Amino acid sequence: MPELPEVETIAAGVHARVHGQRIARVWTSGAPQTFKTPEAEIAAALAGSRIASVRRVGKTIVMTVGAPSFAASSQRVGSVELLIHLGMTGRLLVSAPEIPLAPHTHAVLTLGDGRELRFVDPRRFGRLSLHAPPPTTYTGPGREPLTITLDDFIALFHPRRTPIKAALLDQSLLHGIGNIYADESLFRAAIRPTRQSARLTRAELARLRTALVKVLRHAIELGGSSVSDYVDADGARGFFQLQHKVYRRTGQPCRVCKTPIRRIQIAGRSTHFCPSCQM
DNA sequence: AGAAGGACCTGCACGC
DNA sequence: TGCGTGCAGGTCCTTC
Repeated sequence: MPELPEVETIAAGVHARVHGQRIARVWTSGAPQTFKTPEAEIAAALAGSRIASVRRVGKTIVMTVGAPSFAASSQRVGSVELLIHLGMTGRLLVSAPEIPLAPHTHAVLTLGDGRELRFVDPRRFGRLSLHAPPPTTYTGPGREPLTITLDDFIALFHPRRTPIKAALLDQSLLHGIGNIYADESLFRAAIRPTRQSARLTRAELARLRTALVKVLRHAIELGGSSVSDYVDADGARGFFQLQHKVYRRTGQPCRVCKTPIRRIQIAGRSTHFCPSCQM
């Protein structure tokens, strides 16, 4: 489900609510594909230790857990990183214990003060795993789109012969970008998603990087995009979907030139663009 | 090596 | 009402 801005919103929200808390108990559902690391190992690593921090790396939420004396540093021996990937429909919620478990709840961490951190995932594309080996910190498959320099950005995309849309979705290049923000940033950079990455000029790649950073930052400010069931740590919805210029606007007039937005398939994903604004 | 296509899941909106 | 179809924010594996 969520892309960088949604994961950022969720990670920050969860961090604010649970950091410093001790994990009293761990419950897991037994759904086999949800747990990349065996559930018993995850439970053993988490139970009794303290949550030092929750942050985002790409589309992954990284929860650093350590013995109390190490809580201030995620790098110290004795700490463990729990990786939470939300897949398409995963949610991470901080709930009072008396609120009934939602259907498709796959993990519950009971905190020292009684609240519960719950992982809910109807479609089960989400994954929980421990990052090994600590104390090495998890850095993700690709580069961070919010901090990459222009030269590095060009070095990453210039050799690619795939359509630029497909390259943007490739998590081993930049991580964190998904279908919404790929389409939205290409529209804002006025680049057609079918263009071959290798044939984009330096000026176009510079425009794309600027558009990407702008779109992601703006979306983070608005709490992400709520297309169907995305919600943050409190269950509140984001508002960036109101800013979408092309995503899921097939047939509707372009907000700039009134040409109907077109939808095509690239890399198996539906892709939305304005045939007049994007060259 | 790199790219396309299907698989993995459930739920919702739509048309008949 | 109920059924079938198509669609969904992601990744991973196989095939070509």
